[in-house]
Amino acid sequence: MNNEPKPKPTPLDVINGSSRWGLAHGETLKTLRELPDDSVDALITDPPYSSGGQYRGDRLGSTDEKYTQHGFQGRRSDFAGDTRDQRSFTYWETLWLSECLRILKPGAPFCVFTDWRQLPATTDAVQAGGLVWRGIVPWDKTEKCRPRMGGFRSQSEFLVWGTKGPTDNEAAAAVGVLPGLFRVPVNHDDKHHQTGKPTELMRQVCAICPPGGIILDPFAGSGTTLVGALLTGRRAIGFEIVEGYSNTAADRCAATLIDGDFRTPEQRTLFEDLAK
Amino acid sequence: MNNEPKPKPTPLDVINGSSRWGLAHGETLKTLRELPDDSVDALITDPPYSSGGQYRGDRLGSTDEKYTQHGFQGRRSDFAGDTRDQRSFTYWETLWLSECLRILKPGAPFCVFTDWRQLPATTDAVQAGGLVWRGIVPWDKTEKCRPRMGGFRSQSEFLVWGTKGPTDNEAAAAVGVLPGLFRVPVNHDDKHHQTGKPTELMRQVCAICPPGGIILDPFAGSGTTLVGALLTGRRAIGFEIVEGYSNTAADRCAATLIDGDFRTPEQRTLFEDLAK
DNA sequence: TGTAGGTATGAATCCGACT
DNA sequence: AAGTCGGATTCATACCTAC
Repeated sequence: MNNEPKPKPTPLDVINGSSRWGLAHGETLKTLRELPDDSVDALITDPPYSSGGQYRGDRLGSTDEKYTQHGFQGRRSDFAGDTRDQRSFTYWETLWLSECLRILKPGAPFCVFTDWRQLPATTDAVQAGGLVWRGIVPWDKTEKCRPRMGGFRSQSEFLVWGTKGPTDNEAAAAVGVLPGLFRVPVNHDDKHHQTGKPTELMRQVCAICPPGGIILDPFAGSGTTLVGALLTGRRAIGFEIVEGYSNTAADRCAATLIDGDFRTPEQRTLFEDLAK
Repeated sequence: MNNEPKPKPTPLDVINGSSRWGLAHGETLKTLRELPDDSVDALITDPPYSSGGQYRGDRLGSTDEKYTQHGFQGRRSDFAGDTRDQRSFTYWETLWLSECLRILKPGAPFCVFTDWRQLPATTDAVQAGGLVWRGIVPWDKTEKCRPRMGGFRSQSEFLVWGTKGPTDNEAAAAVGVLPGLFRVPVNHDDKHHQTGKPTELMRQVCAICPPGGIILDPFAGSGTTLVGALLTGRRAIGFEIVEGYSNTAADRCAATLIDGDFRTPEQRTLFEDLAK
């Protein structure tokens, strides 16, 4: 995948029906303002957690040093927006969530990823932003994660979910009943971003959006949410501030529409077995 | 099991070494004050969540009607302390947690169960009480729970855990690395209390206490934490305000020391299979 | 093609040393 | 002296290399 800028479909192309996916490169709060009211069917996103680092100086460091174990060979690009302290993290989440509230259709669902440390801040921000909080879904990363002597492993991240106001019964019937826990291992080859989620996970989360609907991800990163949306027959709008990632996301979206399914035959078999 | 009062070992019997388990019947905040400083090795408890009712009237109703699915035949005793609103819930949790802080040995671990709705209040209370919050461990109840149209199942409860100050290295080495997620189905036969946890779950959680140590449960209910402690070679202190449950707990503790293992052969096989 | 053994890795954390 | 810095550490898993 190259990092040269090239023309890509925009978010408005998705809304007016001329493209199944669209990306914009820019600061989230600013780009969100350009979307019309009541225009998307679901919000699914994985914002920077601002979790690592005990001290201010740690947060200001490179995200690569912050989250990567000493001795890791392959460096990944740094990502932006991971330098907030706890108070401003909550404030900032409230800001973009209340903007998303405006953009979501009434009754539309939202899903926001967080880690254990920022979970209470995230549920506060969701409610302060005017959304209705309806649950927490753990993502079990399985046992491939750092151990901790004398304590429990940090083996899960969390999905905070809910809706814009009362649920839409018609949409709910189309969506059906979804699992209350995701068990998906992290796959190294599938990580296009330092904190990238597995494609299989996002594919499963995208089921919260009614089929054919538009999913919004204001922190698109390498575009895994958008890929998951396209793989499950939804449309997707993404924003990403780092141009390199925005280009990666565009390449992956384009490739998904050609290949139809990114997974190797082995992965496909594995996840079909797990689903039983 | 009968509900007649009879002499049972007390919490102080455990601390002075004359019994492996002890129970006191009384209001938690009051009974906690009778325990000496720095005297127990772990706190493991499942307080009333005060989560069920959205409105004040719901909270004032019988707990049996609130938590029992329509049509369930066997009524259980109502339990106490489940009528708080959100603010006073946090305040009350802070009160008993700060009393537990005094009683725990330095570096000792704590585990407090909560549901998704009270999770942020619980992490606030833990930290307000002076404890160090170190993580969230999901308990996956597996699929035996109410489905929800158009949304994710509510399939997990959560364990908020941490320590009293910095960890004790010696204790941590004795404990080793513990799993970051519990996957234990709810077993109806194993429920001696309306919100009772599976014995197998509590057995696994008790591993956070160094072998031979004393585990405190200020909301003992039917005594599953105490049974788990005894089954894994720990000692246990419990408080319970409802006398009927306190007697059930005493009977179960006594039976555990005789039988050694409460589980049916089928349950034993099931969990040995799951452990593979 | 299969098996066995070695190594890299992970949305960290801890602790002592230094400024 | 509180704030910073840097090195060591934990183990299940996936992947690679060697036989």
